[in-house]
Amino acid sequence: MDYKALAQLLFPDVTATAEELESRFPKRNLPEGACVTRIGPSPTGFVHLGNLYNAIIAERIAHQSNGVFYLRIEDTDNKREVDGAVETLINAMNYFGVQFDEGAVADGDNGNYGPYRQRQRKEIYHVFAKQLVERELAYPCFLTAEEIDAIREQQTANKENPGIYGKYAQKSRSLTLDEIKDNIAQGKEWVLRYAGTETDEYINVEDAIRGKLSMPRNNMDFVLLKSDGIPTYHFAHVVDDHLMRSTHVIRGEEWISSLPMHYELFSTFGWETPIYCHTATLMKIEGTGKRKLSKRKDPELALSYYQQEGISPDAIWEFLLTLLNSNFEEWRIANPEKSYLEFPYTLEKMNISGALVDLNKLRDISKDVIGAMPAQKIFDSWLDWCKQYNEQFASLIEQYPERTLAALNVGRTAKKPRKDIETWKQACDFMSFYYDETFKVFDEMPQECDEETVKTFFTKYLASYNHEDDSNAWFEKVRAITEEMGFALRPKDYKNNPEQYKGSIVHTTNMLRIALTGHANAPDIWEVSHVLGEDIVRGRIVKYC
RNA sequence: GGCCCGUUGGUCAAGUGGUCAAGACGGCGCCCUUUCACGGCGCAAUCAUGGGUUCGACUCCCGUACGGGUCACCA
Repeated sequence: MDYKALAQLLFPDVTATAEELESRFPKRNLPEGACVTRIGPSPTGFVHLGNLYNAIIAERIAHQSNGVFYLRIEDTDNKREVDGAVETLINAMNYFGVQFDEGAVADGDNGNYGPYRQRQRKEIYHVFAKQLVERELAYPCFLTAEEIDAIREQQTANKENPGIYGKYAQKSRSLTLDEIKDNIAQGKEWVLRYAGTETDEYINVEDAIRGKLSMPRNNMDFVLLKSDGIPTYHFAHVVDDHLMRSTHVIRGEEWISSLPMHYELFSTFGWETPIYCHTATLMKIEGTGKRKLSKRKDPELALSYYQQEGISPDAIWEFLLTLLNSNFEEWRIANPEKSYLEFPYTLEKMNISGALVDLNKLRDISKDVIGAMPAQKIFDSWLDWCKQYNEQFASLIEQYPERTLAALNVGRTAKKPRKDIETWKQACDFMSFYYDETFKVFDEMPQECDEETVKTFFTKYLASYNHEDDSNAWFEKVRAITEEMGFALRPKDYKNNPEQYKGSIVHTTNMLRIALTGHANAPDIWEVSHVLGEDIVRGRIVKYC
């Protein structure tokens, strides 16, 4: 067989050579130790937590080493592609604060190693495919889906490994040049297969996260090019990461089993393999066990979920970082003021078993993150979120900016600031009492206070109320009314001698809280009153008189 | 089924032959307190399992169980 002729027959349009491509995409000129990483998502329209998880690792590795982090769109499967998915993806990454140095952008490419969409790299893959054919390491295969199914059935029956390899590849591999010409002339579809070798060798690959991985060497005649001429993931990954000069490949552990194919390709091309970093799959608890997060059952898998809930990107980063690097939490405690970007991230500290996504923990982290933000930042971020997800609050915030800002600072000026806000969505509930438009009374007046007591209390309160009073003066008045009405000034006194009192100061102050905020559990009454302003305070109290 | 990866409290986990087996979230209790939060203190709770190796094993080796991944012209 004349393989040069075969290569020419299969790839008549290829004129470029591998050498030309090598010089068109030269080794990057980067400082010693700089890492080049990427994420390679498929544009399916669904961006999930795992995408972000891997993106954060790749971003950290690159930027901590003054390297390059880029975005490559792996769109080789046109069946799965969804319109606008690339933009969705870029927006999501942007929202969560992942910055790319180069790669695909909404309307094209940014960088010298493109194109960054695999479908647009067809000619590049063909150069290497042609070379493989010339070297007798790839061949066209005309097997139909039915024939392949039949082979698989036979293999299953014989308890053999499924796939096209060894004797099962013989039929396609022994086609003559004329037969191939005929088939093509007849319009038969073909795929390009790698010519694997039968072997019982093992390969050893050093994974930066997992250490040594040992696997049987590839013996499969796996598909390089699909019948539309577009490469499979395996071929595209090897060509792209070589030509784009990636130093580290960060991807999910589901790829470990195809590592032998990738290793095989890197070896036959004589290219240096990148450092593989296979990350653990995110899990979820269900019943008594763990299971993989599922797109169908778990809304929290979608990144859009966190956007809709209004969980700040900072909180997501902190949360993911705690999952990613076991020493992050300790570092955070030791360095409460620093940005998480200053945390020295290392692959060695990564956990190799699947982490459970614990929404409780996320909420806790979120509370801390928001608690540490200056009020103005909370104001801005919350407003941004509301503009997209809660119009009513967006307009309230814009209508009462000063009150809102003051409200966000309630109880936060002390050394031990309150942490009332977990998410922007929840902030709308929590903050609703600050606006008459959304104010609602949720809690009942305390049992200890009948209608008459409530009325008397508020009447006295209003009569003595002076908005100019400072916190101490104000509280003295409350105490005076409390005592006057037969309520204990110290909760313990009432607890110990319930028959001597109508209740305690807990109950009188709770009446105030309920009248002013709608809840028995609320921030400091005096502070709240001064955020609301005298008119609103009097207005809410007078209703009970 | 073959191949591969994994398994420390409810969860995230530190730990690399000698530790009373860190810490965080959650739970519970106490303290602080005009409520709630915040904060402080404390408690309960873990090395999947069976064999080795060793003076000594969470740590090293082998088996078992369990969980996960993969076996496409999907990534």
